[in-house]
Amino acid sequence: MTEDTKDDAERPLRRDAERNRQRILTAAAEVFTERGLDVSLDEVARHAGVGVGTVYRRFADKEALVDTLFIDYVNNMAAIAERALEMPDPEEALLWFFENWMGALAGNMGLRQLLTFATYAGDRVSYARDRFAPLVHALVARAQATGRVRADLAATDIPFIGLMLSSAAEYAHQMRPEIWRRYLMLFIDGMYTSRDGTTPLPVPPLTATEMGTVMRRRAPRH
Amino acid sequence: MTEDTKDDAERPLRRDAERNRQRILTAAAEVFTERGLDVSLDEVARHAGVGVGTVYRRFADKEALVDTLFIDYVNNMAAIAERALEMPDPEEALLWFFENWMGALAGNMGLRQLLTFATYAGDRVSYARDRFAPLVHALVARAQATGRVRADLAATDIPFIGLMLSSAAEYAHQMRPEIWRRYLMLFIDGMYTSRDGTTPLPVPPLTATEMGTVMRRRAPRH
Amino acid sequence: MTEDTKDDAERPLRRDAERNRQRILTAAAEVFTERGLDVSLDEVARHAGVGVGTVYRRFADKEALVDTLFIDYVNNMAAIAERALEMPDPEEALLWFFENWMGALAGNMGLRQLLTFATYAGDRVSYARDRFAPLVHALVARAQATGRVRADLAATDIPFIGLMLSSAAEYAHQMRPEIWRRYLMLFIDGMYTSRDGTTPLPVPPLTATEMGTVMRRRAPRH
Amino acid sequence: MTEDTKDDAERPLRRDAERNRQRILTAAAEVFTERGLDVSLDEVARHAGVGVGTVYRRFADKEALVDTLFIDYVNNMAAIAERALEMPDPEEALLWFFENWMGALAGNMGLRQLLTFATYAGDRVSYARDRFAPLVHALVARAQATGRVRADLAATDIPFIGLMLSSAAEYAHQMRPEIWRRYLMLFIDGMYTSRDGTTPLPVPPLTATEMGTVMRRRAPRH
DNA sequence: GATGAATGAGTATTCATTCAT
DNA sequence: GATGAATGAATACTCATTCAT
Repeated sequence: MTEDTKDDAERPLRRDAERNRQRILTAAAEVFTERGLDVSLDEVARHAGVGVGTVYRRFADKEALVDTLFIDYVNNMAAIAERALEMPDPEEALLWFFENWMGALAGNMGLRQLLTFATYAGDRVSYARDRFAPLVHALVARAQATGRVRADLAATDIPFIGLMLSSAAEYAHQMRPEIWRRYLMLFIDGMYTSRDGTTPLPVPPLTATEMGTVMRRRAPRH
Repeated sequence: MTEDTKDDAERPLRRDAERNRQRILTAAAEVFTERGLDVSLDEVARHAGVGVGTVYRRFADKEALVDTLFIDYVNNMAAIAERALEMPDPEEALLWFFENWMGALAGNMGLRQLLTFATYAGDRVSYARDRFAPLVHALVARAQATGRVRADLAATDIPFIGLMLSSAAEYAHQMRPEIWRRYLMLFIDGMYTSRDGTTPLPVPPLTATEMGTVMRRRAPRH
Repeated sequence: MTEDTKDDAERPLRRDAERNRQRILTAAAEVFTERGLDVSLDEVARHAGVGVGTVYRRFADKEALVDTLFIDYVNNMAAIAERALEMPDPEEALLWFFENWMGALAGNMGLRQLLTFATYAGDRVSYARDRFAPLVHALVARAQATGRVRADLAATDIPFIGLMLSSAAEYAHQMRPEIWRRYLMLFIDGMYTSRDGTTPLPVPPLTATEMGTVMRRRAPRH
Repeated sequence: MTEDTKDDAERPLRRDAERNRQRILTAAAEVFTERGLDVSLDEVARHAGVGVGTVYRRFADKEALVDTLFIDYVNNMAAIAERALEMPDPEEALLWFFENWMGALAGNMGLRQLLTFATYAGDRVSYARDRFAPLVHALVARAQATGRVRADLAATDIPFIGLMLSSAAEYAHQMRPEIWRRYLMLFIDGMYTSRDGTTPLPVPPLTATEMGTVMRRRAPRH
């Protein structure tokens, strides 16, 4: 059920309409990923090479468009979780899940805004989240069953960790888009019940100079 | 270097002008803390009991005002770091630092936005950060010298950790404003070179239901 | 002359085309009657179960569609006038005419808008009105011939009176849809050459409180 | 209390501001009178020679602007009623009132829309109406006390009559702006308890040809 | 012929910033 | 110096109308 709010009737779109719909989704994904949700629909439309009216024909309003994208993301994320659940080693699975999940999340400014502010979070969003939660729950439970992952880690901690990592990714976007790997490892190390030695942190930290230069994304508006 | 962008000439302000400047800063701090950076300058001015024109006389533009506030925050943060450096136990000092730093950060919506979305980041911001970096560096070095904190932790990781924790705080703002304590502990545990057993995580995690209900704060704009 | 603006060529429509045309007219009548002329053609089309394109194939533009409906109404009105002309008593006939005419007008929001605000008035409308005028003329002349109806009443006054009454109906639509009967009677009494006593006014007036509460219908647009 | 919604604080406006406020009100009155309430505020602003922002600085929104105009109208109307109440002859007073009232109402398309549709009818409107109602009540009561005006005429009938007459005026706007005088007289004649002969109707009726040509005001939009 | 997709000008409203008082 | 008035570009959304399928 990936349909957007407007075309609930479900009859398949005409070929050209479908093409435009995809164009819009692609353009929106690009532009929201890069510059956040505060890009105007006029601009999305321009980016997609269609008129604004066309956007509004396919999506009831901005929220509906964002919703649709969000649901796609959720489905992606859920698919990743599902694949992780099929891996034999629960610990490895959890790590693999994080890495792949973050690959999708990191650098997506719009998605991060969505998670952080969630004005756009219509019903579908919370509904969609239900899709994700049980999988994560299983992932965590399995890892905990090995006895090596701390018992007080909750399934609901995982989205938070993802959110936090994506914050870091956002911040260092231009200089070190993969900085999240570093902090993921810190988290992972913190998740073990006990440990002898540490996992080496991947990705070098930012230098002091870099710290002052980062954060140069264009501001949404002010 | 606490002067704002406009009055670079550095000649001290007339008494009443200085009073207005302070009023504006106080009002802006209050209102940005509570409602985020997207409050209009008209509103800030009203809150401060002055005209907008006065705000623009003291600060080149909105960004300059935010910058100035940010520098104050940096100074606060630096002061916290300085106090931590005076504590005898380096490990305890690091923890104490985090807790107090986050205490200031977590309740401040504007500051969190500043860090998280990296808008408004004028040049002075990065400049100001230099004030903070050496202190943090010392803090980390000292802790590492004990041999109990991992050697590959860099000083520049600390701001990131603060940023990440503040993301979590933002998200759970209404339901669990202190959720960051939980993830701080996870980080802390990940920072040890080796460990036998875990520090119990403070603050319960969000329930699955809560996850769907949180994040209803008004978004910056759309 | 019932043809619309577009198919002036007059060649009869194909059966299905004709059916669609009727569907559109019916749907438009319903929807304009109920909610006024500012309903979008998309909605009219949906109501009719056809595409907008079809509407535009049959009617040059929105105005042409409204025109056509208007002509139908005129024909209805003319039919009422014709029936009135068959009544033996001229005075009674005039009253009967007004009452039946207003019965059609008062419940029809679109038609009232058409008369009241005089938008949409294409050329055909005025042409069509000619259908109505002679009948009304006869109606008035007959009544005046009795000597009891004032001689300075003109046939063209009648449409105005209908218009005025429909204004009142519009205003009180929700509280007293039949208020026009009250004012019709006032007019009627004013039409007599002389009079001894008055016809009791039907329908109670609005109370002062009601006057402030009425008029809450959704306005055409703003 | 003629202030608009925004400047409730009541401190007098700066000279230039007051001038612009008046310009806006004048421009709005002109343009709404001539073309109805569906004129955009952009256009009102252009007509007033100011930017839209200025309009919004003075009036919270379109409704507030319209409200303010409406209140002015109501005050005018009330003043007319008050003057009428000072006239010695009650019958003459009623007629005088109608004539002068209609002089203000007739030809004012915006005001008529306001009365007819009243989306714009905020609280002040109904409040303002209270200002008018008692005066009208007195006017009617006094006239009825002479025994010559029918007893079943209610005070609330008067606004309806005004509305109806203004409908007629609107319709014939370009050809016979004063046609309402004709129908007022018809109403007046209908108001007498009994009558011997009629008051001659002033203003000739429209000719049949004219009936088809009228109503050419520019349409609000469609 | 019918369909419904695409278009874009038009509407109310906000807010950073400039400038006359 | 302070004030707050003025500005206008920007944003989300609608709907009459045209045109490819």
